Amino acid sequence: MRDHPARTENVGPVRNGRDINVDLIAVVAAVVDREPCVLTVGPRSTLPSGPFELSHRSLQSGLRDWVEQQTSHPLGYIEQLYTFADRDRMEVGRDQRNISISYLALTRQEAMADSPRSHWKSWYEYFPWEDHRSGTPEALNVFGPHLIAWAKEGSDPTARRDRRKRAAVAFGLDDRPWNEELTLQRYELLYEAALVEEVGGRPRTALAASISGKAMVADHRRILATGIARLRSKIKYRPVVFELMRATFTLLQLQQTVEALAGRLINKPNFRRLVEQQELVEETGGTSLDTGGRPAKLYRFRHAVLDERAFAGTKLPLARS
Amino acid sequence: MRDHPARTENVGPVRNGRDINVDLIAVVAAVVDREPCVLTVGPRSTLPSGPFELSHRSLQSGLRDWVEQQTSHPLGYIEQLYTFADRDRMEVGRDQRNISISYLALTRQEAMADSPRSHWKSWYEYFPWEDHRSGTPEALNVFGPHLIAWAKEGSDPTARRDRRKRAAVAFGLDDRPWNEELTLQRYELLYEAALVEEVGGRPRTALAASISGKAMVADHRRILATGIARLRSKIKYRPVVFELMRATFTLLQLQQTVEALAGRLINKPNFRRLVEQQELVEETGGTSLDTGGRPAKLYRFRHAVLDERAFAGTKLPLARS
DNA sequence: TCAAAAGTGTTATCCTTACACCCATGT
DNA sequence: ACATGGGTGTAAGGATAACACTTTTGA
Repeated sequence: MRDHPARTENVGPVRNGRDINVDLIAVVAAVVDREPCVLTVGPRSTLPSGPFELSHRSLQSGLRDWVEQQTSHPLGYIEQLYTFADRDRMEVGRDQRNISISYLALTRQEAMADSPRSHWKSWYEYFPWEDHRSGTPEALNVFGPHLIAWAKEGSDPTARRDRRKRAAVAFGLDDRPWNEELTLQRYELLYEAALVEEVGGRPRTALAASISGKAMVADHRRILATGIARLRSKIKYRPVVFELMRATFTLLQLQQTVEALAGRLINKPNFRRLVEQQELVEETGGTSLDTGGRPAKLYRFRHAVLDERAFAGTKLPLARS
Repeated sequence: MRDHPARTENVGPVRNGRDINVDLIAVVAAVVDREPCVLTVGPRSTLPSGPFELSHRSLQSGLRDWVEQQTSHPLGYIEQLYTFADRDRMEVGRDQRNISISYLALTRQEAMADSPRSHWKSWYEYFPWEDHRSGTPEALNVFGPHLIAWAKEGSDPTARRDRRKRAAVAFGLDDRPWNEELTLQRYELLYEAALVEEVGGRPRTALAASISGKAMVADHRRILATGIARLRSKIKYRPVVFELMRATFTLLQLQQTVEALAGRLINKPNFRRLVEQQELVEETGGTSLDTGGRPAKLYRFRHAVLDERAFAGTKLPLARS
């Protein structure tokens, strides 16, 4: 972020800033042994977070400070996810609002020492229905009927149709294809249908934890869902996977990392072609022997591609090239 | 936004919310007569904005309130753009931080009455170099040498190469293709190179307004650039253009709206095919006569597609379909 | 009759998808 | 020998891009 001229104009009436609390909150992701993980703190599942303060140089540096302080873990790649205010700040009579600015951070295996207060947890502990690498998860078979029943409880015919459609699109009902990017929409539907529950929230339909997943504090699971969705869509048009890889890696390791994030299996030959023809990687010359089979060539990320290309594709039929 | 359990845990030390001001700020866009426009208030170019207050039900409704109050203009489609804090709040000795939550809003021609305090201004008054519909803008010929000179002023060889590369990618130098989505990157480079200037900011290299565009208050031009970039990329994968169209329209009107937003011309036959094969529209049966030529069929948006499809495409070679 | 815009068709090319198959190493 | 993963080839289908051409109106 660069410096910018000061804001001298205030268009509306005189502001009143006090009573508004601003929190910074991080979804820190890494992939260990084919399992996508998120960094949590404390005994209950809580994302690292803390208030934005006057002493912070910027939002991002404030976030780095809090995460480092709570987890002893330095952050690499960071991007903003979403900012939201929650009205349920019922700390009894307090006239106070909470604003949360959430971030997605990516980090490498190498730096992943478990500190006493922080833990790496698999995404799929919280979202068992999101992992399709070994076939359709059992959770989806359970949710299907519940969601259809929930749709029928809608207040009027329009609302019922709407619920049914949303469920079908998000969960791939009625022979629709599964879309791994709809993680947030799925979570929100399950939340509305009371099929998941959170720490400090209202109770849900009784379901096994292996079906509805582990709860998190407050709305942290929703923020995690936002982060997963963002990452799943982003890996398709920007080379962010490499933020999660070691300096050198085999193509299978790269593929398995993407598979872990997407929660789906990828066709090997086509994946390799895709990676190589886009010139995202280059051979190091070395090979890896601990593969269980034929030794694999080692590759490294070609950082140069970040300069060469813009990574924002056209989908419009432009005129006269 | 749904209700969510209250935040009961505070991980960090006790927060201190006062002294932090939260502003809501809107880029309200519409297309009039093939010209993409933004809603401004006051004599100097200012985006509608105001502080988030305890009385607001949510961030979005707070934004709606402010925009409506300042411009008498109701908002339709809204999406969040970005949240940032600026450190340059040097109101002499004040220990206060400003946080701005910016939004992109789309609105229709129909609702576009000019109120006394608000005005519709073409994007391209602020970004003359972004409109490529009638060929390469003169501004780019002027910027080229300036940017190359600026790159040479870098502190060390790495910085110089980096500046040169960024300029080449963003502005399509060295025979690179023009990418209309890089509006924000281009603005940031021009700002760093002191080729644009803002109200209340440091002076720039002396350039005609037809080259460097009109200034805006504080960092509003940067926010506008963010909105333009977001919209230019979003029209490619979600049917948001229709938020800017009247209820019925001809295919040429639709094409010209997209062209206005993208700042580029589109191939007509291919555009029509694209729209029709994706089943985004349906014929109304009527025709428009005021086209200057043969009467054109009128179309309307097929709202049903929003339910049918997910609009999040795969780019990964998935295994065993 | 001409200009202006509406609208249709055709082709070459590239990218994606699906699948089949061979190679090198450890046990 | 065979299991395991590494690695290559190819052909079908669909989307995209480029361009040529016909149709219908008003002036």
